[in-house]
Amino acid sequence: MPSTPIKLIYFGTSSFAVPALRALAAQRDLFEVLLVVSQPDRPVGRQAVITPPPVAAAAKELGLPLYQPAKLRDGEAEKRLKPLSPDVFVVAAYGRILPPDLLAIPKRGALNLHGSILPRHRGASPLQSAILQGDGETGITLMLMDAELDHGPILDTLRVPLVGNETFPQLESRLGEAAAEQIAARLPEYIAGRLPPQEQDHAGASFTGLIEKNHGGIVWSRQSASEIERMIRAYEPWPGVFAVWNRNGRELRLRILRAAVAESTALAPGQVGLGEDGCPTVGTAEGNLRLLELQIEGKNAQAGDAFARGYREFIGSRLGDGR
RNA sequence: CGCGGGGUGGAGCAGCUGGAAGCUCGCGUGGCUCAUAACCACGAGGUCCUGGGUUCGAGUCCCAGCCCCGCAA
Repeated sequence: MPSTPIKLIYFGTSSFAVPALRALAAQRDLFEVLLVVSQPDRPVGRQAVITPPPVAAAAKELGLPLYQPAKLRDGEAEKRLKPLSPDVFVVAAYGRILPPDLLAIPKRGALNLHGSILPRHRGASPLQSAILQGDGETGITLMLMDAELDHGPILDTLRVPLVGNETFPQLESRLGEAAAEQIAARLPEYIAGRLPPQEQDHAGASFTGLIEKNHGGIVWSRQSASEIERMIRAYEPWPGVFAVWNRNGRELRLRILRAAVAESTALAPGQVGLGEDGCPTVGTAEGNLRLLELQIEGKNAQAGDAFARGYREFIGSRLGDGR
């Protein structure tokens, strides 16, 4: 047990990184959060209200000093962080690559909480990637950062089983909590020298990039029903999964919020039929998809059977690909 | 003033070239049936978002406002 608290600077942005910050801030005898670094406030919602990211909001609530630099490489950040002489950085879903001059600041290095079992799913969207790939388990890797992305030696891996019905927000919440437990338990061990770093198996690495809007567009002739079903869970709430319905000459954006892979029933890709439960069923490249909850642009989300009753011409129509 | 769609019985929608409020489902009652979420008959249930205006007459046209949602950011 160290006589003085571990001095750290916390880097984080999304809600995945909130529980870990709270856990560290809660134990003042063990940890001293010198500063929280988060991305700048951004416009959010229809009215584009400038809103702080979740970690920044949490930092304010906890009364911690907060720093939201627009740039990391202009020297300003280094000037701000170096004088604090931290023992470590703790980085979790910060959303930006830390340049080497910053990584050199903490005496005991920069620790990253990554939302996958490394070396699998290195990169920007590990949670979504685990859902998309249908992984049977995922987890949190605590690692030492080096110059390459999610490439440094591993300190600890925490495994979390997946059932196959997780949505991104659910997984984010679960893994966020797991990361909080992990960092609170392991950081003191690491400082005490009881957590030997282990080189990653670089040959087994896989990568996952930033998610873009168009990833949520369904291509009926190329994607299978189970693939689409996983997309729906991975891309909630953004960018969502969508197709196009041509209704009386108007192209409407159709968002699919919940779906299930259907038993049989052969339908052409994009062709809409009616399932036994009253929900619409669509053909894909492989298997059919039952639409359990959907939303047309300009309307609220609604149950699949209600949708089929209301828009009677939907059944029998042919859906276009999402763009 | 970013662009656009929408607010109609419990749910989802139609009606929008102004003239007695409708469809699918749900709900209630009765019937059929060994039985049923199935089928048949009957029935209850609506300030057509709010406030003005035009008109002999407005859910339907005009003006203002409130709320919901898609896009964009």
